[in-house]
Amino acid sequence: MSDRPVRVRFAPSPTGYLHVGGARTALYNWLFARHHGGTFILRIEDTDRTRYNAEALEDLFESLRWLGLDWDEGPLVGGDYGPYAQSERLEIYQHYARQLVKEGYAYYCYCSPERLARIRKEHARGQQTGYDRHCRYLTAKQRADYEAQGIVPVVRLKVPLEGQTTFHDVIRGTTTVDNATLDDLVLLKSDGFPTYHLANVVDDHLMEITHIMRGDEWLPSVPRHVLLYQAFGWEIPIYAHLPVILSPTGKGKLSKRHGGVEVRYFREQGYLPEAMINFLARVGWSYDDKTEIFTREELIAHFDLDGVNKSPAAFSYDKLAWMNGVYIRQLADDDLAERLVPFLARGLGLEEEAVRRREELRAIIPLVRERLKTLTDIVDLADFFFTEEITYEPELLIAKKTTAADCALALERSLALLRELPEFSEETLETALRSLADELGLKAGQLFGVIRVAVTGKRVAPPLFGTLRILGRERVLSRLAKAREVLRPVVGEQN
RNA sequence: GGCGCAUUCGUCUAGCGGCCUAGGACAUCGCCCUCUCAAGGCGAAGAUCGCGGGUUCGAAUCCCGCAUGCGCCA
Repeated sequence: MSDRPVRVRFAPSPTGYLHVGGARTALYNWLFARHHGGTFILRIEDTDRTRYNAEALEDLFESLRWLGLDWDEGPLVGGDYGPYAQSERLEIYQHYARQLVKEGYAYYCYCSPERLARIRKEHARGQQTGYDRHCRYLTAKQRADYEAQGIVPVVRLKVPLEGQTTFHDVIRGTTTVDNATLDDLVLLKSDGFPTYHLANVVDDHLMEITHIMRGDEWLPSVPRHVLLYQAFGWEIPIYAHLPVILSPTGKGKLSKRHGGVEVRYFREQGYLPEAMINFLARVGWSYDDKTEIFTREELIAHFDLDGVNKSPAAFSYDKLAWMNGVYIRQLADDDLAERLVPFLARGLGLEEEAVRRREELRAIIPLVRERLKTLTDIVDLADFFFTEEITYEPELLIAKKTTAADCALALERSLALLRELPEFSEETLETALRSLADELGLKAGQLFGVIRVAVTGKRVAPPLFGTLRILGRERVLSRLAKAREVLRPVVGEQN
């Protein structure tokens, strides 16, 4: 259809924080561009002034950057087809709207909002839809009268009254609609701002966009756009409408009720951008019958439109969490450590630099890596390495099928044993504590559990001997001593 | 209400007329490993391919209806 170099765009309206659905659309465009050695353009559709939100724009840039979706043309980077914000292109749309009027493809409409509302209400009862084309047939004199009244008109497209409009979508196939079902859509509003339809078509043409990949909520407006392209005499780009993303149950659209839906949420929750990319790519696209994990390079190599599904896909937080764990496990020690810093700092109320300077940071990585699904998990899992004060319920110290006195004794003996242990290595610790358990008539697991709680404050924690080694003798002894104190009143009660 | 789109295990999907007694992944369950929790290994359960008609020697795969869900417009 077109052998021009691939140029695709992601064209969001900055009305809110970037949603994973939008991110997936951006990703597919980006992957497609990279796969075909084309150009990825970012365009800001900010002509709806009432919904414009500067914070959203900043979030968009940050989120795309975080995901690693760099744009070749657009805001911040420029390009030969700018400006890339529609609010800066108003004269362009006005020019093209006028051109269509001049050539007889569009007309000025002076109808008042009240009249339009009335028509809408009448039509709601009948089967007729849309504008009644009143102004399409105005005489020169009638127009002059309206002008004299100072009414600023909108510009509407003269949709053909009969015939059909057919368009092709790479993902959905060919669709035909009767022109009679289409109304004369507004192209330019009376305040001089374009509608989505005009701005979109004009920009896609001027920016030489070859493929339009976007959410399928736009599918119904394609016939109107095709009519516009035809009126202008422009080449129609290749369409690819992406299926919507559904809630985890597959019922209804993904919304905030189901959990976070914004890219920044996942970032804050400790998801890795590489996991996010992989996961998002797989929501609605597949390569073969077995591959789940793709590096960015593999995605670029394999991604193409023929692998994109037509049916809506549910967003599985479970699968994302699993995939994030896979990526965390693949990270090099230093890399993981550095990524954990902000989460640890925030969770513990420390400065990032302070966390970064702690030698435990690097040391604990092998102990925690396969226990993390998200980076935030580190706080619950390993906070005790970084804080001096650890708190827990005394009852946690009492192992199953033992008494407070048993455990107090176990702590006492552990304390004595570890104080004298010649070497604080995992092997010596384990050997010594196992034989202590024997002496005390406890199962190894029972003794280890008591020590674990004493030293970490939790029943679920990283492997014990590595933990003891990293904490070091001093901290271990003081925590054991403290645990013994904690247990003292409990023992008293039981006697 | 009109127009459009979709429909394979709970979920993501493979499948493009015979290889399907429908494959993989997440989640679930069991076993193994094991100091807790994970990770890992092994295994189980889970889909009459939305329903009804065709076409064909043969259909998840092609055609037609219906149903349901979703989207857009109103």
